[in-house]
Amino acid sequence: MPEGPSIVILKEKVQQFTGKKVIAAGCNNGALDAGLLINKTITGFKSWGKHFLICFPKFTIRIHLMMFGTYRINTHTEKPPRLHLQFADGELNFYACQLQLITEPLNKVYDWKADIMSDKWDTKHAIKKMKAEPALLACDALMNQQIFSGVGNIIKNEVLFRTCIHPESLVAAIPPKKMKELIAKAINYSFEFLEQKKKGTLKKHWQAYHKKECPRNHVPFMVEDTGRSRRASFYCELCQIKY
DNA sequence: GCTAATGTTATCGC
DNA sequence: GGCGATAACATTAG
Repeated sequence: MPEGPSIVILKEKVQQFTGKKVIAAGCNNGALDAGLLINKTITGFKSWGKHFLICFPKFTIRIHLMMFGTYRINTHTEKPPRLHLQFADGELNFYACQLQLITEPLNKVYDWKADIMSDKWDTKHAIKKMKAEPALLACDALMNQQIFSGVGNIIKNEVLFRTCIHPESLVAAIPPKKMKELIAKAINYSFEFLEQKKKGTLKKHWQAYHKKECPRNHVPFMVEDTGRSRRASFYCELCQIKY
């Protein structure tokens, strides 16, 4: 159940399998042939936004956990996994996920500058992409995986509240300084999300997402499906300015 | 039992 | 064809 930071956590948790050889594999999905993985050694794990990448010498497996995907490390659930990797001293299982085989070099497939969790994140690049879409709304910009890869509905809501921006603001109308603040907060909150999620205190720190009232004004939050994707936005009419 | 939820993509209709 | 709206998929906690 992941936004970008949760995938970074997954990546950290599976480090023990870097350099390990797959001795058996199962794939409950036509997108991938499990036989391809046998006796192959994992060279590393990467992530791009919500994509989790298992790297082998000549190809990469892309896993997207979508809304409901889960995983188990060195254990499994009663249900058959969509992808099972068996190692000499452990196992890795993924459920309800989307699998894809990538044979092209990753640098060709992914623009690392768009990944909010990457040290290659490029603010100017993001601004440029947003300028290319004059009618873009703030809520849609944040949810756009080509611009803010890794941002999901929680990060969207928390960042818009923290920067006092109405979800349906026209991005083109947001002053440049405010725009930079929005982007900086998106990155900043994503790393807070990472730390809080690790400590199990993520929900406790929500200021807007699924909250009843605005902590600043104590008026009820508006709850509306916003933007092209019609995802729920929780916002305060008083303190979040509509540009 | 029903609903909603950290997501994405395909298809429908105007 | 382009656009937005809708459906589809999948899981589980509340």
